[in-house]
Parts: sequence; C-alpha cells; structure tokens
Amino acid sequence: MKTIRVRFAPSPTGMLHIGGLRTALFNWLWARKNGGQFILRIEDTDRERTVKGAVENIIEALEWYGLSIDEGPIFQSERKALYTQYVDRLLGQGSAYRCFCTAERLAEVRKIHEVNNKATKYDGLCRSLSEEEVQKKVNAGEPYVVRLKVPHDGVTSFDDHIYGKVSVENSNVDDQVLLKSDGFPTYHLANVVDDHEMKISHVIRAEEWLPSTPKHILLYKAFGWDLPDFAHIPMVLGPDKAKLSKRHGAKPALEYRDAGYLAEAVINFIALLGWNPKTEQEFFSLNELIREFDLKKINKASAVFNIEKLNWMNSRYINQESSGSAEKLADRINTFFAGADGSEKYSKKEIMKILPAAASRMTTLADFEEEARYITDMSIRYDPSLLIPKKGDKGESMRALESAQALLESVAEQEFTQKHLEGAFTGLIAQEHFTNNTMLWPVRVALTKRAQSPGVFEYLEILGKEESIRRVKSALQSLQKK
RNA sequence: GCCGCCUUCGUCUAGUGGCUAGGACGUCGCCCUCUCACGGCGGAAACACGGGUCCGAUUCCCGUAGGCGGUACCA
Repeated sequence: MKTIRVRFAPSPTGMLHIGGLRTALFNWLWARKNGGQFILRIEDTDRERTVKGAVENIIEALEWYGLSIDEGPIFQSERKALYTQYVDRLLGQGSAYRCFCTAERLAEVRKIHEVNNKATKYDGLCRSLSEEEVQKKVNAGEPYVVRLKVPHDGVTSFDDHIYGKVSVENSNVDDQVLLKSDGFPTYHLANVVDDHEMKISHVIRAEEWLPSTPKHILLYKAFGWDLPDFAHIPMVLGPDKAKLSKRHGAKPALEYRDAGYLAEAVINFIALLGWNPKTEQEFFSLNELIREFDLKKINKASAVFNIEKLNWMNSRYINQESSGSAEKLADRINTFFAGADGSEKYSKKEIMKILPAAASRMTTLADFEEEARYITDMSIRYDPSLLIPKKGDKGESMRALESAQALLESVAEQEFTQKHLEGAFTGLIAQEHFTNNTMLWPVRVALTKRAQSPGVFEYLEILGKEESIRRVKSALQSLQKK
C-alpha cells in the first residue's frame, strides 16, 4: 500500500476561514488515520493577491485547532525554476504552446463566444503559430503565456472518492494558461507539478475544484505521471447559501477563538459539516474523529454553516468540562481574559469559585465576564422593586430580608456552605411562614442584583458571609427608601 | 450564455424498493424550580416537481425546476 501523503494548500490571500479549516481538517484526519503525512503548501503564485501575515495566520490557526503539520510550509513562489523547467518540457514535446494574445483580444473572444451561446474559452489562435513566427515574436520581446494544448476531442474522466465518476468532454476544456507572462506558474501547473513532486497520494480539496480537475488530469497525462486519488469535499456555505468567503462575512477561523469558542467544539462541529459517522454519536474528540473518519462517509451536497448549533455544542463542551475537569476550564478562562502582556484579569482561584454557578449559563468563554461582573463589580445598581417577587409585596420582602440577615449572621464562617445554608433556610422558611418564593426571591436578588441569576445558595457560598450580609443589608436599605 | 455538481424537516443529517421516514440544533408546550441556565418529557416540522421501471417508489432511470460551483495571465 502506498504511503498516504496529503496536503493543505491555501493561497495566502487572507485569514484562514472555516471552510479552509474544514478542508485542512479532513486532510489531516486522513493523514492521521492512515499514518501518513500532512503537508502545508502555500500557493502564493499570485504576487498581487498575496496578503502579508496570511501565512502566519494560517499556521497559527492550524496550530490552535490542533492540526499538526508534518512538512512545510512549502512556498510555491520559491519554486519558480522547477515550474519553468517542466513548462519547457511540455513545450519541447508539443503539449503546450506560447500564446501572444493580448488581454483585450481575449476579452473580445470571450464576448463573441458568449453572445453566440458558446463556451467562453480561448479560440486557440496562437496554437497554430509556426515555429518561425513564435521565434520571431519571442526575439522581438513580445510578452507571452504558455497554454496547455488540450485535445479537441475525446473525454476526460476520473473517479472521485466522493463524487464518483466525473466526465468532461475535452472540447469543453479550455487551453489553460500554465505559465503567466510574469514567469510565474498558474495554480493549475504549480498544483500538478507540486503534487507530483511531493508524492501526494490524495488530493482532498473543496468541490469548487471539481470542474478544473480534467485540466489537471490532462496535465498529468502530458507529463506521463500517475494520477493521485481525488476527493472533492462538498462546500461549506454561508447562511445565504453562497460559498463561504470573506465577501460574505465568513469569519476567520481564529475569530472563534477570540470569541470564546473552544477549539474542540469548533472542530467537532465542522467535522459534522458534510461528514458523519453513520451513527447517532455527535460528540467526538480529535482521536475519535481520526478513528471514525472515512472519505467514504463524506456526502456530496454542500452544507450551510449554522452558528446556532455551534453555540449549542460549545456550551455543551463548556458544561461538560466544568463538571469533569474544572481546573482545565478555569485555565482556559484565565488565558482567555489575560491581557496581551500576560496580565491576569481573573485569577484562577476566583474563576474556580464562580465557575460552578456560571458554567451552565455560558455559551462561550467570553460569557464568563458577565457571570463574574455581579460578584466582582460592587458598583452595580438595580431597581429595588426587583426585590419584590411578582406576587409579593414590599413588606413581605423586607421581612424576608430581615430574617435572612439574622440567619446569615448566626451561621458560622466555616458553615457558610451551599449545603448547610440550604438546610438552614428551609427551616427558617417553615418556621417563619415564608414560602420559597417570598423568601428566596428577594434574597437572591439582593445577592445577585438581577432578576435572572444562578441560585441563592450557590451565590451565598461564592460571596461568603461578610459580603452576603452586606448585600442583604443594602437591599433592605434600598427597599426602605423606596 | 456555456460546462460541472447537487437536491430528505428552517439548518446539520440517518435511512430503505414495502418504515408511523429516525436523530441533532433551533422553535413551541409541559415538568423541575427562588429566577435564569442546565436537565427531563412531549409537539409542530422534510423525501423539489413530472414522467417512467416495478405488484409497490423517498429509494432505480429519464426529464424539468431550483441551488451551488466553474467559466481569469485568482486560487
């Protein structure tokens, strides 16, 4: 069996976004599953579109999401000599030709074809240039590109791992430009040459490449090379059902990190976009994904990226971690809020204290801020009428707060725990003829300063005796004034 | 325009020549309850359309429509 070697080959034209990340993920999974190599290749043959910092962003993103790179990054822009060498070979054997047509003429040809309801491909004018004519133009310094000489008849077909047999008539395949007039190769040439040179076994890329695969196959044939396996994966669409792209507001993959999503959750979620294990399992660790992943289980239809489900999944991951390994979650929150200079916004100790009450209410790590606010920020103001439950009245709430204050004052510091306080309050409610509602509501609001919050007993323990009493007292005062 | 690919609840999807077409998110209702969240239970919600083939098609074939992608000296 041949060695599995796959590559993720983005062009550095911007930040890596979710669609690209998923392509990388599927490649990476296939490599890991088969004990192969995952190679990063940067397709930077278009010097104008290359964006500074894009490569760094791509690498940082792959790293953060846990997709380790075995080889690379390899930059196509540094391999120019290799491509020209291969172009010369094609030229020499008559599989390609020089084309001197200007951009203006090309546009004209395209327009004419379009109005005649014909495919808008190059008309092949320069294909019939004699050697002397070519030589003369070259000597005269006329700029030219090199095009692939695509056969006029026949059919090119291939067997895609996901889409099955795909066939295109050669008459519909354009004489693709292989080498641009600036001497740089186009994607098509560089891609084929590199995949061959780098011994890529599986070309796993987005479905948008399906239509140009015949061109690539014709190139492989012209070189006399063996074909790699092709697996085109369905596209990830935005909510508008259009290809995910910067234009359509596709967020860079790392923005999910910055918004407080967990790498595992995002990976889990995007893995399920176009792939599924054929079971009803929906939570997968990276290792489980490696085990279950199979090119055969990828479907053909494109998938819409639905943030709602990601949100749900992320909150589930947070919840799960808070009960399983809270320390780890606390570390994450700690780093998430840490300043660029490493300064701490919330200490781990502080986080651990708040977390039990907060976790189930958080969708992203960023939500911790809101949970912590009501504990750390002493200056929060609220409407005292909030202290009165819907069906209650002012007098009853004041009586409740007074009783609660007395109770809290009587509880020893070391007994100020959720469990003990719950018992104590239950007794108090029965004894003083309160109900859970008339007692617990005002106390909870006194402590948390908001209508919606975690439970009273959780909060009491978090705040501690002194602060709890202080808040109950101040709530009483504000009710009195009202 | 031309070429290619695709089509099961709003979204991600399972599935079979004969099923009450399954799960998940979201949504709605109920329960839990000091409120919110979590959790539990339940509901509404889909086989694009038209022809075939077949005893029988959501499933197979052909069309149509729709969607998406490609159609660059971008990738």
